[in-house]
Amino acid sequence: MMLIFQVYKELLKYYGYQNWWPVHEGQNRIVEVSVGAVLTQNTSWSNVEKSLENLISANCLNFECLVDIDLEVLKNLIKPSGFYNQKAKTLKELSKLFLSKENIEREDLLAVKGIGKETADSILLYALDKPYFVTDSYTKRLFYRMGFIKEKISYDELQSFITESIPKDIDIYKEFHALIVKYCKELCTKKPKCGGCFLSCNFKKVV
DNA sequence: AGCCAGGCCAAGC
DNA sequence: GCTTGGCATGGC
Repeated sequence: MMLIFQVYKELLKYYGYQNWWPVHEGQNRIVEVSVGAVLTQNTSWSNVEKSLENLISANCLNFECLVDIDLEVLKNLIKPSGFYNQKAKTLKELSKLFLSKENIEREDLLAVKGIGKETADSILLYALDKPYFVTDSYTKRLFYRMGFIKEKISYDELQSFITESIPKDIDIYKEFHALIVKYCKELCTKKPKCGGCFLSCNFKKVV
């Protein structure tokens, strides 16, 4: 289904490269991306930013500190991004994994409590530069509305549907997902703003 | 003032 | 196997 790749091209043309996971000055990209991926679960990025700033101020945006730091203190630092009781534990376990294993695989990440498929794939793609396409609720909403998929498609089905339709290229994977998020936040919102849509291929709009 | 945000897990059919 | 409720803050 080349139409999928056409969507990517049009999004890219309209928005340009997103260069996701803005890394704060002087921070380790792998740590920041991995922590950000956990913190942003069902949470807006603006809230995640506050937590990241807190961690940086506390000199704790690194796996060593995250393992050692008192759990309650960590909860307090990441409080702005919500679900802090579970996310604090997840961050500790994830950090332990990174410190104990050289080559992190998808199954390692999925074994961490609090890390599901989407978070695992985000870390694999954006932190570890491995070709795993990230699908989220936005991705599903967009392609469902365009009539490409059924509403109740599973994560695995949606992921393979997309990867079978686009080149296996890490940079395309990174940009496409980021562009989908951008587009869905701006236009393909819960109540879609189809009037402002620029995609030529959205032949099946939902108003 | 409610709804929503870059999910995940455990419990219950 | 699929559905549901709980988790929590901040922005609009």
